[in-house]
Amino acid sequence: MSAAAENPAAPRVAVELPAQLVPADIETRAYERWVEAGYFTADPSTDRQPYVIVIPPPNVTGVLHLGHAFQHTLMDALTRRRRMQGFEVLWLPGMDHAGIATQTMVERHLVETEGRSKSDYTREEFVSRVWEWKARYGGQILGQMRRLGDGVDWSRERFTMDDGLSRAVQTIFSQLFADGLIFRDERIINWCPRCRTALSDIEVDHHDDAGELVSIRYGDGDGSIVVATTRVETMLGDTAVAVHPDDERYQHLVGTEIELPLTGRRIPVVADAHCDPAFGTGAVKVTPAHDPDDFEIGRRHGLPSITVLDETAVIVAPGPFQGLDRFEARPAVTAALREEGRIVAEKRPYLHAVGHCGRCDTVIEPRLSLQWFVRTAPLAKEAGDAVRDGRVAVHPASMESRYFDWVDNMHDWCISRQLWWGHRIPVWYGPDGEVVCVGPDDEPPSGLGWEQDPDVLDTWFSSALWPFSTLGWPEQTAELERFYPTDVLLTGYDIIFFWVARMMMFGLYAMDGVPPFRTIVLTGLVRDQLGRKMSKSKGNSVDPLDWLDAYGADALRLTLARGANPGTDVPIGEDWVQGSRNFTTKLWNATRFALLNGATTAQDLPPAEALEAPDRWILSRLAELIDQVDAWYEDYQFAKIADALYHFAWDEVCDWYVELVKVRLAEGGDRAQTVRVVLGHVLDRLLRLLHPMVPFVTEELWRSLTGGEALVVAPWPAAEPAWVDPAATATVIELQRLVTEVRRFRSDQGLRPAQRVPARVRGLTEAGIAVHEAEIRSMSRLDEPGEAFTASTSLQVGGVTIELDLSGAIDVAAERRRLDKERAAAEKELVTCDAKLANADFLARAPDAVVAKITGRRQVALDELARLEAQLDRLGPAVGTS
RNA sequence: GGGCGAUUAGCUCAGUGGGAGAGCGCUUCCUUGACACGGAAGAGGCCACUGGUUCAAUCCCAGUAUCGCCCACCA
Repeated sequence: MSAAAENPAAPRVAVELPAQLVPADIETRAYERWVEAGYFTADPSTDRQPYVIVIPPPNVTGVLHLGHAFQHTLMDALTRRRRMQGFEVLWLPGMDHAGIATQTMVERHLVETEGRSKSDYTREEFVSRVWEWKARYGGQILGQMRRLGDGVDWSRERFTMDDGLSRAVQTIFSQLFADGLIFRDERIINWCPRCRTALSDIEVDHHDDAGELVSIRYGDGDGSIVVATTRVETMLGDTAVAVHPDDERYQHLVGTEIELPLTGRRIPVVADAHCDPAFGTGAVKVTPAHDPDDFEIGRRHGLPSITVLDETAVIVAPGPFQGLDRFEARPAVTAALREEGRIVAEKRPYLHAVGHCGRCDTVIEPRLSLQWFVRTAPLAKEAGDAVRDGRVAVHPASMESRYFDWVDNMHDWCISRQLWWGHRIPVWYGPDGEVVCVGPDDEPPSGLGWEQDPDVLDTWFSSALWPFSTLGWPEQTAELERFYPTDVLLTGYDIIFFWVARMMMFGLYAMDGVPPFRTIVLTGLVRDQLGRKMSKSKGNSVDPLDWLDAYGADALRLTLARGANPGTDVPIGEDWVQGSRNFTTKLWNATRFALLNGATTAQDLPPAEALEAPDRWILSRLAELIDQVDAWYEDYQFAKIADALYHFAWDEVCDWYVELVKVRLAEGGDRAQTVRVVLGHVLDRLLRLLHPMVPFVTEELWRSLTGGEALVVAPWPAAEPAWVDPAATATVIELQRLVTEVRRFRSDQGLRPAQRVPARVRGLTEAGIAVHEAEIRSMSRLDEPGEAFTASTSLQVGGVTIELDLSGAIDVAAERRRLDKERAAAEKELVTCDAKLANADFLARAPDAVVAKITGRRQVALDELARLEAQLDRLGPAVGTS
């Protein structure tokens, strides 16, 4: 017979909440409702304080990966909390046109679908094909962001190639040009022979490759000199040999000319301080057209530059090697030199740093080329100062050094790219060598012989404008006025240089010294369960959509949030997502239990005097939790927030509070009604606190619990310092000790959980917890002592004695082992404390509070020993029972 | 070559100048009326090594070892 049937005062309430949580059933519906209600739409005309985050725009070619899911979860949590706090929140979404990546993908697509390569199209045709591709296949990630629950303002979605953003690009280009901060120059740049475009320095990755170091004799007899090189094939373009000015070995040769083998050309020997006399022979071959150092040497000594490799890295120097690829030419030239007896030494393999294209990994070819550059020195100085003087905060602060290292040592930024997809450089060249930069409102020059620069800008050039170009700049829009600067820029530490520093430079420049964001929050990278980098080739990469399907968005988000320790990488594995899914199920079931038992938020919380200790305890814990969560949000400690909420919900609410109140709920009447109100209140606040990280399940549960319209816009829980209640906390800790001790005893004795044991409990009144006897009995499954009660053993917990009737033998040996173990621990503790207290230095120098604490610990250990001794005595000999 | 960081339970990671923690995994018992995606009780760690500072070091300092990351124009 059920308790409900026995007691009409405790009705089982019919609720609409399904018995099972099925994420797919609630997520899409909830998201559509949020968007339709306009909760995510920012309004610049309100009086509310704004809170703004612009999303790091994913590539238009991109699909959602775990890194996005991770960062989006954190940004969504930040903005959802601010929205609940009453801010006017703008989380602005959008995409990046991703020059090289997109052009490459569409080229491949056209080969597959039309069988034509890029060169079969005119530039205009090709670009319009890219736009078609974008319309059909681009932006898959946007739909995936909805599945994740991203509360972005879709009405303000932007694309870096939109008219408005393109106008911003053209505007800032002309301004920088006018200020002399953009210029054109012939320099050695990083050239990718496969992508056939220039790259900036940071788009080049260096790693050690096995190459060769070959020493070659130039010239003959006394006038000869030996140079060492890893690039034998470029010797065809040598225009000098350089030695250090103080190098005595070569003093006599400086100023002379020697013959360059294989070419018959005569080249000078020059003295240049760049040479390191200690490396190799101390003499360097100088190839100004194919090496940045050599280029500088060439400039200093007025040497000519001879280009020997074309844009595909094929030899163009006339002669037997013409037409060979650089890697074919290298052994061929070496062989020819060897035949002439000019190879003095060869070291193979020779491990040295080689630059590779960051996108396609092709070995970079340094190449003399006429390109556009941003003069970064003055801009970078400002970008550094903004952080140095505290206008912009970096979280975690340990990442600052990485930022400073970069901005304080920044090279000029090569911004022109030999591509078709991107913002075309707004510069026109006239028939007589005129160079005209065309602003957004200018008419381009027309007439015979005028042509626009064919190149486009580095993708990151437009990304660098993102925090203000998306708000309407250069127009003075209401959005720009209201939402700039943004509050937080949250992104991975791996793009500090590509993106963060450049946004700082351009933001400060374009917006009159106002930095684009107040705080930079840097996250780590998502890794696999063993902390390894995820990669397709390693087979350990994960499609987040699979987990979204299997476990729901909430589970994935909670897992990522729980791993989000500031600035550190985040390992993630399927087991952990399962664990988070288990948590959402737990939350669902707990709320379902509460609803079945009539939990309500319709009534105000009774005053503290009207509550019982467990009620005051859980409210006290809730008050502490709210404080902690708020403090941690200010410090971007997502992992701590998630962990605290997880344990509060599971350990304290589910495992203790709900179990403690079952007795009162079954009893019915006023006591039950109090529980319904407290439980309703606690769950309501818990769901609100969890919502930013776990939006879907909390929304569904909260609406069932409260009947409210939408948790998305429910007020964030207020701090409740008045609820903090040490006395109630002490009482519940006492109850927990009692119950745990009995459970421990039962477990050690092999009693099945369902087996109820008659017991007599003494000392509750003295301990001040007599009113909770029913809860103690319920949770430790102890029955009232009957007529035939015989105490066969007893347990001592604090001042409370629990006598148990096990009507038969208990395992005295097991219990003795247990008690001996505890006694040993207590004795060890006593020794530790005594040792400290016997130390005169300790007593003299340690703070009073520490001494008092140790004294207290000593007393606890003494009490514990007494308790254990008594229990061991009562246990009797290890044979049977009394 | 320079700089930074790490080393804590089987795995992945928190943490603190004064009593070693979490998740997952593991062991035992249990379909008890929200939940087996669950409940209860457990096992498991000279906090990398060596010195130093301190009344007290897993924590601060120095060095060593190992690992990782970033930067770098030594041909």
